[in-house]
Amino acid sequence: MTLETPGRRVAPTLEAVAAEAGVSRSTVSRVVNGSSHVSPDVLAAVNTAIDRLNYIPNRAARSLANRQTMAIALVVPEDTNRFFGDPFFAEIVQGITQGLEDSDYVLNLQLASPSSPSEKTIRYLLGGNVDGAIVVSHHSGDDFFTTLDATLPVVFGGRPYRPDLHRNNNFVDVDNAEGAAMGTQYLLDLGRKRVATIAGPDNMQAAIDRTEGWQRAVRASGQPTDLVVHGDFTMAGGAAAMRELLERAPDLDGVFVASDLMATGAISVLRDRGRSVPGDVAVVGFDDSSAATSGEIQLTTVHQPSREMGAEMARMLLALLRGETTERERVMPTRMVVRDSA
Amino acid sequence: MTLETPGRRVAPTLEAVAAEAGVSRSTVSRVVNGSSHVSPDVLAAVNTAIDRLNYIPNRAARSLANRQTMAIALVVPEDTNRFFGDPFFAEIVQGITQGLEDSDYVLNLQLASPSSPSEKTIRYLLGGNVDGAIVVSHHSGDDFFTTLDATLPVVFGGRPYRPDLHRNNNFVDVDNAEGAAMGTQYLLDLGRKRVATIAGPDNMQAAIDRTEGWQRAVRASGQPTDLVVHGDFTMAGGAAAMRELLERAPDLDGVFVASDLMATGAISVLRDRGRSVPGDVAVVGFDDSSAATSGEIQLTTVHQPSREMGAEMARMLLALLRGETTERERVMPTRMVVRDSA
DNA sequence: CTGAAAGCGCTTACAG
DNA sequence: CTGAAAGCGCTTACAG
Repeated sequence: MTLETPGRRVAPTLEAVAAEAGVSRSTVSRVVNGSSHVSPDVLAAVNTAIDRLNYIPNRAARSLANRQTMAIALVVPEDTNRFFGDPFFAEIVQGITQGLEDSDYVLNLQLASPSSPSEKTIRYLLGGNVDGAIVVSHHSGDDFFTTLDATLPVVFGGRPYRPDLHRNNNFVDVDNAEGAAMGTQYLLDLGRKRVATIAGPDNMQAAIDRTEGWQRAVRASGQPTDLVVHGDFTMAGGAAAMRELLERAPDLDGVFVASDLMATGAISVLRDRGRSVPGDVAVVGFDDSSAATSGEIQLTTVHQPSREMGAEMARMLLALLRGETTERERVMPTRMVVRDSA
Repeated sequence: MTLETPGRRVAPTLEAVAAEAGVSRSTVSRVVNGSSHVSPDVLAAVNTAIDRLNYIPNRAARSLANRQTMAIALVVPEDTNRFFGDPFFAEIVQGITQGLEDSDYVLNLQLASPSSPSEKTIRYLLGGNVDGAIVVSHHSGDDFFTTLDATLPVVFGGRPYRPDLHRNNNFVDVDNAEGAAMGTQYLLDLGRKRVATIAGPDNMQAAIDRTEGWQRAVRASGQPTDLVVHGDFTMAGGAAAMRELLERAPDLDGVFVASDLMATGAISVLRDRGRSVPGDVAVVGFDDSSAATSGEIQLTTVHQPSREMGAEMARMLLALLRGETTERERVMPTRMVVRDSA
């Protein structure tokens, strides 16, 4: 070992292992890749050499040769604050990680711009860095992501905004409209006479669907469907929306909120204004994320199985990567979780 | 375009661009890499071809040829809950992202096991997937990370537990002992007669340093230094530690908590037990993360510039990657932020 | 300024 | 079961 470069150890190559074991590179490659066509003694010799040299295959060379990166991207078109601020994402990530655990794939998180992806993101996704992608929190207007599945295997978290634009259309979702209707109906069954909603951004399909579910239930009850204010899925957004709602309808006595985090913000405004929850105003959230139970008052909410959804996205992508043409749309169930806010 | 494979578009190569532009692959490569030795007309022709074909260089081939991946890993040896639960990490990530913005490097997040890294993580880091790594929240006992810098350029968030084991030793930190002493002194100056601490895990250097700072200040004041209970840097951990502290010393009237998140948990226990904050018990946190201002009572805390620290780690790694032998240890300042809890 | 050629470290038919 | 050889898509001296 020369000391010429004060630098770092140079990684051993397949070639070195072959020399050490006294076999050809092909054979070493077979061993590394678990081919069965290797005699026991050669197998042992190669493994010894691998251990001795501490050999780890070079990913770039491997990828170039077999056109697989063994990496998948989790793309979330949200800024850091939104991503880290909403426990929903943590659960999705946990689910995906879990779904990938037994595979050889690693997960690379890419936070993208909420509006349209940066040049860097595009080059990353299209430059052969990953074998597939999971896109969560997709906003309409992101034409890039919409058409990405023509180039790369992609699974979306949430049904697409414009299904017609997709080449392939794989997603995991819940029936958001149904869930929202259920949450709203819960408020109506409580006898609430003026039920509003704090909706999500109207460029997200899940938000649109939840608003529609609220609307459906409210309309069926004979109440007016005018009380909708949009928030941005943050706590502050929920608070702002609540303020506007109170201004527009001081007499409201129930509100369905499209996410737990927004519900938390809404509740703090209600209490600041002297309204008791659920006494004066009953609040139902959506997600049943950890935000539902971390605030001052435990949220009654519509549960969606975020972790399982993440795991399912991973499984679906893995199946696509294996070339299987399995189920491509998976809609999971929601359910009411009754706690203290309604 | 044949319809034989129902598959996906195959990406155009350098070769294709060269053919399209009527030049050699070398020339296209030069254009792609921004070499100046290209005549204007050839440059234009190549760029046109690139646009027309929508060419994006294949990363694997590129990496293999020039031994650069243009990716760096952010390694956080914490489970998903800890990572997503503590806003401190969000701020670090924001800082790093910001520090990398103007570079061509992408950031790949790797959550590792808190104890020792998985085979997958090791292979990832050593298999040529990244050009360098930033390791945050390093625990002692992780010999792998400790010696990783012999193989890969690494910057640590926080000074090392065992500096002697490191080959290279690059880190960004604050003076944790100093900061903790300052926070504790603040409590003492308030006239608190029995000041405890909720410390972090004792396998983390930052936690050890903060405990030492508390101890130094408390000892100097003539109070006993027996009131230390360790938490795990989570809200629940802070709450549990507070319960134990109250049991051991019902008369305590001040507590320095090694993280804002733990402080939040501690305060909720105090209030549950009927102790007013800061009236009965004054609480000082550490971090000044968003956790300091999101609870029922705004935290008085020791501020550390998390975002700037992240940015600095990125800059330091970038410098290492450029081969610069710059400053390798950067200690940033802390300061008191006085709010309502003390 | 431009091109031919070698090489990066693997995998994978193809022979044997 | 094993090896020689071609090839994956780039970069980079080396000539010219």
